[in-house]
Amino acid sequence: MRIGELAERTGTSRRLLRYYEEQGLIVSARCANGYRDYDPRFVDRVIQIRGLLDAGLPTRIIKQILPCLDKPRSIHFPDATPEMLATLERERDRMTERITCLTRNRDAIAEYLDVVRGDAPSAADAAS
Amino acid sequence: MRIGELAERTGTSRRLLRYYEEQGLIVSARCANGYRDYDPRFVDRVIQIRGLLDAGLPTRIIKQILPCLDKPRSIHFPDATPEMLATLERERDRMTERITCLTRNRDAIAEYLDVVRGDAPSAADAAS
DNA sequence: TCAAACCTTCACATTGATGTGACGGTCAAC
DNA sequence: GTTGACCGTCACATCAATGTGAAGGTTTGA
Repeated sequence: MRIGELAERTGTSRRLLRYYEEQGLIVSARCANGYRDYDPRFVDRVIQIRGLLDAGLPTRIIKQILPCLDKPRSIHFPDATPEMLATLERERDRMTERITCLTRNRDAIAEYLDVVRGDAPSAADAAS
Repeated sequence: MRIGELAERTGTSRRLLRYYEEQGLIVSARCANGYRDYDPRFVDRVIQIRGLLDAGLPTRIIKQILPCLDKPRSIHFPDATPEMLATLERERDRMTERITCLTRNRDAIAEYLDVVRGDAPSAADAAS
């Protein structure tokens, strides 16, 4: 698959796909004419990258954690340095904090919408 | 409370607090000498803002949703325009997507750490 | 053979969240 | 009354994620 098709199937621009490659998030084979050639599994990969970026993770971190999320594992146990493990733990905890914050605020938005729309406020509205 | 204390208590820089004010996320009273004067409840407010920013929301959106999260409500029912409600629904759904993405990847990181550390993989590891 | 639709690299522009520093006023302590 | 730690505004710098366009090669189809 060439870059145009991957862009279309992931809803990103060609420019960004090249950027992600430059940042080491994806790699591409090259056809004889120099065109990038992508394996179909990069569709999911790119969508995952977009999701993580949208959730506030920088490419630097995404690059570090991506190889650990693959199944089957591309990074095996002995390859993991202690620094790497520490980074992963830190990021795992940061992500948990993000999830907590997002969930709290999303629920507050949802509850506000419920109230404004005059629906029965959901269970979250015990107070007030 | 002046800007220095608020900065210290929220772990942000004075620069950013002024930026948040410029973006309409917080407001400040002014002392006779022109110094900003903050109500203590801005500590939580700023922490909330930081969390949302860190989770990938831009100040533009945060500004829109913040007034709806206050209890007691500062925005009452008739104040909410249909456009506003549509924005809130859109953001609620985007936040849900973010939460899903973050949760999936965080769990994958956690599971990787479990495996690498040789712990019994947690319940999430039914497959494989 | 020409045009349209791809692709390449390079490079400059923009936007949002920040850092940093200049220049000056205020205030408290010594 | 001077020094140091605050505060104010203004402005320029930076970084990451993007947009955009130039200049050119390739492929496909009329």
